[in-house]
Amino acid sequence: MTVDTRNAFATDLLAWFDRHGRHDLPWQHPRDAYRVWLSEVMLQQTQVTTVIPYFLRFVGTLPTLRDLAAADEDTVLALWSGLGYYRRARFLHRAAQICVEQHQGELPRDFDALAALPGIGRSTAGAILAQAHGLRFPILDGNVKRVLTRYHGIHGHPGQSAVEKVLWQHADAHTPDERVADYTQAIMDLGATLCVRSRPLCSGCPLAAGCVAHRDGLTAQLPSAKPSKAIPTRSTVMLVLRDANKRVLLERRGPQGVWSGLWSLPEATDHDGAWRAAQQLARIDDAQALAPFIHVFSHYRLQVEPLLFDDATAHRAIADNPSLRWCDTGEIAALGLPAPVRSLLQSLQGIMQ
DNA sequence: AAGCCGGGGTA
DNA sequence: TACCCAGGCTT
Repeated sequence: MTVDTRNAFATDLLAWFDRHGRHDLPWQHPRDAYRVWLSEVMLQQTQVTTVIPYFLRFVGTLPTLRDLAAADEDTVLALWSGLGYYRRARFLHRAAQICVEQHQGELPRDFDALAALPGIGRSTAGAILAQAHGLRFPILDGNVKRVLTRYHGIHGHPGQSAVEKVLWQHADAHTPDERVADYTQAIMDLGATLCVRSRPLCSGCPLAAGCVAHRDGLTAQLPSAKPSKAIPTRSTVMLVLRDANKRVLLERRGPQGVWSGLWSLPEATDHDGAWRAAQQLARIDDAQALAPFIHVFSHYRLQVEPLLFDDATAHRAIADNPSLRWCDTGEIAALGLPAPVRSLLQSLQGIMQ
């Protein structure tokens, strides 16, 4: 008996992949371990179309693992700026340095050693070994979870540990011995192009004949939605201190909390605090309230009230503080800033020149 | 097990 | 508006 007849799931999927899969993604040509790793990390909770320009810019600046390991963190964060989940960039950077120090400058091919690196969990380690080296390891990302919950008719939110455990078992059972790299790409492509979240295109699906959700008309119910809960709204005042040369005072955020390590604006909890903070930082005489906006995170809303202090005169004391710096437009462009802060500063520049 | 961590796309 | 997305780490 051949492998093919025992595993119709993989056989049918691979036949579909040869004709309809994605074969021209940037990290597929060339497909080395460094590029696969970088793409997998960028793609964590982030869609392909978003990642592609970041990936191209990143490998254009840092083409090899050793280049990444030798880069300074500000460069890495600037390349990541706007992509979100910035801890991924720091883990990537640290993992590259570990590879140089402990693995001869290459990603380890051993699963446990690979998964021990920061930012590489079970699924990402499996994806790297399967795609870069053709080794038989399952993956379980959002695409695979969607395909498998439908194919096997599995109810319950996939983020729930009991459901996830079952999904890993199915993922492993379906993974073939041959063509593992193509299979891994194939099941993700199926999830990304046919077995999509809403209105899946079952008529073109190579797995429809064995799919429980398709048979029972449950494709709209699976995968089960996450139980919803109300999210809180927090508020902050962002200080835009601008000197006579139109340079803006940026502050590097601390190691904890959102946007950690990124360059952002000084903040205060309210307007009184903002005045006190501004007077600590510079000589200022008046403030102008800018248009407030709300930035939405997955776990809370952040209401931002920007306050503009123009013609500020820097206190000499802050020149010695490495986490504070006055930046012109060019310097801002080269730093890692949270997307809404970058957007705020750009709109300010556009309106007030 | 649940919370935390971004930003963009979509219905 | 609410949810989801090529998840992993921390508590």
